[in-house]
Amino acid sequence: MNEKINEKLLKPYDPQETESRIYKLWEESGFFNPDNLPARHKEPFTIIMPPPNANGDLHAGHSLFITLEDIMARYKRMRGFKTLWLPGADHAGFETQIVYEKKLEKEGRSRFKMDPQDLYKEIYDFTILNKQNMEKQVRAMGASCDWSRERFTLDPDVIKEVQKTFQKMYNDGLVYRGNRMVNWCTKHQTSLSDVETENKEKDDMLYYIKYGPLTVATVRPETIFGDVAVAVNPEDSRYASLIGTTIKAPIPTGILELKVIGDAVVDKEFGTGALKITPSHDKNDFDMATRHDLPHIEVIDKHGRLNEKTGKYAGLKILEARRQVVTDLEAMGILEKTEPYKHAVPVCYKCETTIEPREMPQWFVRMQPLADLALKAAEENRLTFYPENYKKIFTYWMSNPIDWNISRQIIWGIPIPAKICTKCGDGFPDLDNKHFTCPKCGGEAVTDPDTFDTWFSSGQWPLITLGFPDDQDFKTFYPTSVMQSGSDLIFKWIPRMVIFGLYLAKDVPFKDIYLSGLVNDANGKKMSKSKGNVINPNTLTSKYGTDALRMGLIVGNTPGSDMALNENKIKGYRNFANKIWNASRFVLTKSDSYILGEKPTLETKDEENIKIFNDLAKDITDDLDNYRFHLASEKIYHYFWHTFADIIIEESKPRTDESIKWTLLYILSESLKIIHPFMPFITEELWSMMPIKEKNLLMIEYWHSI
RNA sequence: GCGCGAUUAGCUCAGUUGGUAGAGCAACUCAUUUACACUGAGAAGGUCGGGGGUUCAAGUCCCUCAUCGCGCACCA
Repeated sequence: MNEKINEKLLKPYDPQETESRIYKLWEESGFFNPDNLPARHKEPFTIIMPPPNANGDLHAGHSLFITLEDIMARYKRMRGFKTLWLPGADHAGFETQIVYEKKLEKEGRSRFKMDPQDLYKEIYDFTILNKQNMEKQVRAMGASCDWSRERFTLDPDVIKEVQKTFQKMYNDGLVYRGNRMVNWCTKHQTSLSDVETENKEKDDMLYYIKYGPLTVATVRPETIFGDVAVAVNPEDSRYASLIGTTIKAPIPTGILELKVIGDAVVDKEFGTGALKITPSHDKNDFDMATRHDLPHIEVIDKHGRLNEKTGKYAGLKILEARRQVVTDLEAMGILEKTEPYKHAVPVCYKCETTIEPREMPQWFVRMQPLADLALKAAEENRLTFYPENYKKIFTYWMSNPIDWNISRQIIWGIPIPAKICTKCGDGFPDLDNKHFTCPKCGGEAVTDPDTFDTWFSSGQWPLITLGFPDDQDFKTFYPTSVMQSGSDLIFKWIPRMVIFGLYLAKDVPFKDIYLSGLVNDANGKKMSKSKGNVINPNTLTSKYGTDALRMGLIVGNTPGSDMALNENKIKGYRNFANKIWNASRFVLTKSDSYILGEKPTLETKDEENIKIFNDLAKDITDDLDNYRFHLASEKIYHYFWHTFADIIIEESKPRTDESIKWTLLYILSESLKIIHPFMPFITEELWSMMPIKEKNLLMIEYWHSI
């Protein structure tokens, strides 16, 4: 052991200094890029990194997924796979726009008062700045991803490819323009897909309103101006004779003429068994209007205010209008009764504003044929889920597909390359911006101002990042080996990637799907800014080192279930790093100038210890092959500390023979290899001091041979 | 309402195909300068949510109940 190394080992392990130096060493080696790996690395192993949103700091959840994927990548690289872990950054359309809008709000500005071009430019600069920050933080976690292949979801060729897919889907009849009910957020002024809304329990009132000869129950009396019918169950004897008739119902603005229709959807037991039909402002009513060919009357505008069709109520916001309408109904004596009513209403998943169902022309993806492809792939086990119960969730979802609204009324995203006819309202793709008249009616066609739902582009991410369809990377690395993501994306992202993969490339985008749970606070409570229990990973790494944080996130954290991030746990693994450091110092000092080479004849006790270690290494390798990182990490931790350090090293103290020197060096060096995927920094640093001939960087060393 | 998951030591959680209950932290006793106090040795702590069943054997498989969490769908 040379003097200089000896000196370094005599000091305590310093993560701060070591980590940046080691990461630089790795990056400069070029081995993050599979093309630069030695010849033994032939068979590809690929992970596409779920691109973090470039709109803020990395949180504990990011730390977990980077650690998990880095463990997979480092393990497979050592096993001799041509390993590609491809990083990216997501412009995260709606999400980023919201973050930016909050910033504008603080500055007393509003996006609705800005020129769209200026707004786009500002968000672009903001995102690029955040992207650089994000990349720095991913590096700090030790991620061994190939930065030379990094992609951004707004790269020009990404945009081009996404738009081409839109055209292809339109040609194949999988994308259509439809005037349908959409989830409208009146605050954000955009429609949202079904997975972008959440249901929230709300206490409302149920109002019983006399409509001529019958009474209807509703929670939204402010929509009566848009009522066109009353629906009853055809088997309801109370109302059977009224079906087909038209009733007259006086309301504050005049007299409504309402058709009475019979529809099996109506529940006889609820309310009065008679349901008012407002086709423009309720999804069920919209569907019923389609079935019964009823007119649509829009009475609420996109800002959530009543429009000119409501007479004196025009301009009022929904809740204020409700109050006034109720007062007026009462005065007219047609408000029969009210009762408290608890129900769940869909809200915007970002601002919790109640979603206003609105009828709007938008682009939709026809999901059924695509979902069928995904369902088939899952049933044929071309996709393997970890944990496996997620297969059920996935197949349930794919069995009940809802057409997907991909139009967003926000500026921050990939433009939908389409024209809309000002005369007939029809739309058609126009990638080259060449067509200005409607092919159907000859009317003037103008550019669609909308952008794509983020998931429309990120759903194609595995394809696009690998250069589908012609790039060599695509041929080499697709389908990818594993997709690791948070379990919440089982609906939002995973199915879309599967669908686009199967539709465009005729193959699944990944073979394995590993889903991790949420990272909660020490008491298992969800982290949130308002609760003030958010743990910033930077604080933990600067206190205890990145390796310690990585171990703390992995040990005992089973796939698919949430974990509690406890600072004491991280501290414990900081202690483990110290243990590794000092055990190494002891072994290196004891072995003196001995170089680890061919195995000499060992004493029986040493031979036994080697066997125990090799059995464990085999066991851990098996765990790693099956995504049991929580077990693998715990096993090597316990072995190293409580067997190697506490027993083998302790018992070695009186000995100086070659057998013990070899044994100690062997177990130490092989342990460093096994610990490396979990704690890459300290192991790489110690590996550089190991007295071994013909060493490489630990990150490309041969995994323990089984 | 339907579906999924959880319930194991004081706390946070492991326990892969059924085979003598585990870890970290906390708490207890002892050791006191050692490769490491970011330490070591030792002891303590659990009828594995309740009940029933299958089995030579159940924390693990089946049924049922309870509580908590999550997701989906909603009847206005």
